[in-house]
Amino acid sequence: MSRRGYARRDRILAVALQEFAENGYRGASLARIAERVELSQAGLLHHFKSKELLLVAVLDYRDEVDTQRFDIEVASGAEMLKRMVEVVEYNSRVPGLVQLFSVISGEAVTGDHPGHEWARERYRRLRGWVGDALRKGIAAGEFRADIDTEAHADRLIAMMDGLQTQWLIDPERVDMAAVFRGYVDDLIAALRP
Amino acid sequence: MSRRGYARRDRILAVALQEFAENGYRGASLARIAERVELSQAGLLHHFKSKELLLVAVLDYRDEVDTQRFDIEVASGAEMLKRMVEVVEYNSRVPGLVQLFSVISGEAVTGDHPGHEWARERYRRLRGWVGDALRKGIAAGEFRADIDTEAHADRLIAMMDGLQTQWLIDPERVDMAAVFRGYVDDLIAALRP
DNA sequence: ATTATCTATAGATCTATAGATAATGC
DNA sequence: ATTATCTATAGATCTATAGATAATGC
Repeated sequence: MSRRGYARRDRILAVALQEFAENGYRGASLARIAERVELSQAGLLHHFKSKELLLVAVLDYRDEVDTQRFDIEVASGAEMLKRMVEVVEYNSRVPGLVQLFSVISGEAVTGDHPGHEWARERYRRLRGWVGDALRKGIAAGEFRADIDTEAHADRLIAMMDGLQTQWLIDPERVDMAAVFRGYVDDLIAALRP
Repeated sequence: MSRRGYARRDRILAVALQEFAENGYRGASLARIAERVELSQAGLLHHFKSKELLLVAVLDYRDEVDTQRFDIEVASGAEMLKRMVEVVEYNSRVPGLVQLFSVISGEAVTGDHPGHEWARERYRRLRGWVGDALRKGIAAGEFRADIDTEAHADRLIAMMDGLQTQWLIDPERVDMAAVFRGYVDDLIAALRP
């Protein structure tokens, strides 16, 4: 693909991300995305063959960017937990991105949703990362050996997601970063040997 | 309204609940609901003037039923926390109901969604109940006096919601009831004076 | 009389494709 | 040559309303 082609694709992905975040997959409209990219709808479908493929492309693109940002390899044990707090703090400054994941994850609980598979794999990956980091923490003597690492991984991710929903729906009332930080601080204290 | 009229309305609400749970508000179709109720689409709209009003009716109806089930007045302090565990255990037997709330809450993070207002008020109410119960627990000497009751209320609700999403997306991998119970058990221990 | 229901239809979407034309890259 | 773009359109929705007819409740 040409340089111009890539630039156009990127622009489409950026606009589609906003549209999906604002309206969900089902509420999003290819015509509206095309209009915002200043392209006809058929022109848009030249770059992505279908609405479904466009959604998947947006999700994969964001996953890639976020995975690099999150930089999981460096982290382990308490380090990882503190990285998660930083991620939540970062998220509280980018509501649009958070909304994309909340809306799509919400829709994707439906079996036939094009994001279902993506969401399942994403959660498995996240649970794996967090669980591994906790086990590394045990191996390093940072954490007690008798903790249920998988349950704690589930809980950390559930806490992030749940707070995001509350925050998006009522930003003035819920300080997700502070509340999450409190959870992690208490957890670190509880996990100490 | 006549007895038959009420029966019909109830039947519509039950079918609409399923349809909204399976497809979200945006993906739901009045034609499909009408078909399942064995009614023409116009006939359906005689009972509920618009799709939006139908969604709100479904949500209000469920709220009412759940509020009675939850029976908040009885509970206080650790009692309330144990009631929440029971609710999660009950929920793990009714995926359809859980899915309704997950899907609609997910969609409702969007400002213009007809469930937005409903979701905001619901979360405020829930946070109020849980926070009040925790404060009662302090007053009764069950819990330490220095805890942040509002943050704990946010967290308990976030944990429920977040685990629900993971469970709905990947039921075999996530045992939401057990993981939630573990959270509450640890919390009760941590809150003890 | 009122309530419930129907048919028919307006009017606005939607996604995706066919096929023509313009622009770009080797 | 290939890639990018357009117009036009098929074909399937969707919600909501108008207006007629049937059933029910007092």
